[in-house]
Amino acid sequence: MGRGKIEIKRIENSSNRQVTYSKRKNGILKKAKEITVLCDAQVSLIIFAASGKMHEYISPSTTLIDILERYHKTSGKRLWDAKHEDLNSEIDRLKKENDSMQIELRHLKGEDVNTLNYKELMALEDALECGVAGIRERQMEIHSAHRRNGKILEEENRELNFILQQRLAMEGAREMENGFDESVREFHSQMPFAFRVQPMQPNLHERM
Amino acid sequence: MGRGKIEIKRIENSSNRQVTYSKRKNGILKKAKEITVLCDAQVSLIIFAASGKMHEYISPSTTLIDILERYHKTSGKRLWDAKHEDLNSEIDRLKKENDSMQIELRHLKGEDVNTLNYKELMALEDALECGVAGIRERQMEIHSAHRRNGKILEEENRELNFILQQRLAMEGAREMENGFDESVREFHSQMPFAFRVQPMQPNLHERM
DNA sequence: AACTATTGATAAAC
DNA sequence: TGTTTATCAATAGTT
Repeated sequence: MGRGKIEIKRIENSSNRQVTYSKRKNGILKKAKEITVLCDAQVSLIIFAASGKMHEYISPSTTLIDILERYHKTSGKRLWDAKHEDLNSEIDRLKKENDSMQIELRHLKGEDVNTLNYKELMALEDALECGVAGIRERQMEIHSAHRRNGKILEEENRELNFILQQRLAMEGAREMENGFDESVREFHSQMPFAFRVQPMQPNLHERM
Repeated sequence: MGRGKIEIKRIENSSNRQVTYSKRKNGILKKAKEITVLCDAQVSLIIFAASGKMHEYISPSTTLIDILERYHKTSGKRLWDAKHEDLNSEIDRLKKENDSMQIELRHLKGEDVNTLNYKELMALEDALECGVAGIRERQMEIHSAHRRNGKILEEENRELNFILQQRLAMEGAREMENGFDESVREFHSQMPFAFRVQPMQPNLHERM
């Protein structure tokens, strides 16, 4: 049905293929609409071009879901049931994993231990002691970091106070010379002797 | 395209309608096959006649499920109803639960603790010590149960030995009177003084 | 995208 | 339902 008959095999010329696709796609969609109206049929037609573009026609008296349900009933072939089963088995797997972790957690917290035998209790005790050891180690780290941090702050304070005292002395001398306002010195003398400063290592107090 | 042109509206004559359905259905199926081959398209075509009879064509390079998945992705319209989404969200929920338990377990075992702050470490330590306490308590129980069990066995042994001695004495006396075979006494005297017996409480050693 | 020669689909009849 | 055939519709190749 055209200027010449064609073999029904893949059209190698890409642009011809695209054009033919477009024409025939419209043709099929039209046919689908026509059979729907002429014959009370219910049609679901979904076409994907090689490009990925999609076209569809669903008879207006129904829905795709409805058609798929009827398809399922009529053909017996399962469609989304397969997917559902996959999802369900995934859920089962996760639930089992969850349960065993739940039990392990309870055991580690000393709950429900009366269902365990002696050997299991020993292993559990070892695990807990290992855990406590890890925690203690980390606490030690934090402690020493704190101490280190405190020491650094003390040193900084000492240094800053030393500088401050020098400044005050210098300013006092200058004021004596020039008869300046005393407010500056007053302000300084009101400050606490060892005021806190921000640490120089901002990352040291990050997560403590 | 026939002996006369027809209007595209429902064919009222039932048998004409049926005949036209049959012919046009074949026509559409043929067109679907052709566009599949000619243009590398992927087609899903499902037709229900008014009678309920179904006909389908799915491009051989794919499956209906695959097409429906692509349909879902492309159009955004969901087909496999709420159940599917429910299952997916259930999976997400379980995965999250799993992850947090995984982390908690690792923490309780003293792993990855350097991501915790001091307060969290303290709480963890408390939990672990509570766990150890629970375990120790249970171990004590088992120990004392063992001891108790041992004591009961000892008592039983004592009692049984006492009875045995009485029996032996009685039998010895009877043999003296009647001049019986001595084998019975020999057999008894060969037995160890404190032979072990099964405990009277079968449930006591069940899970130890 | 529009044109048109030609093939293909099909309505009516059997 | 299958075949035939006259006719219309779809479309391949061209512009």
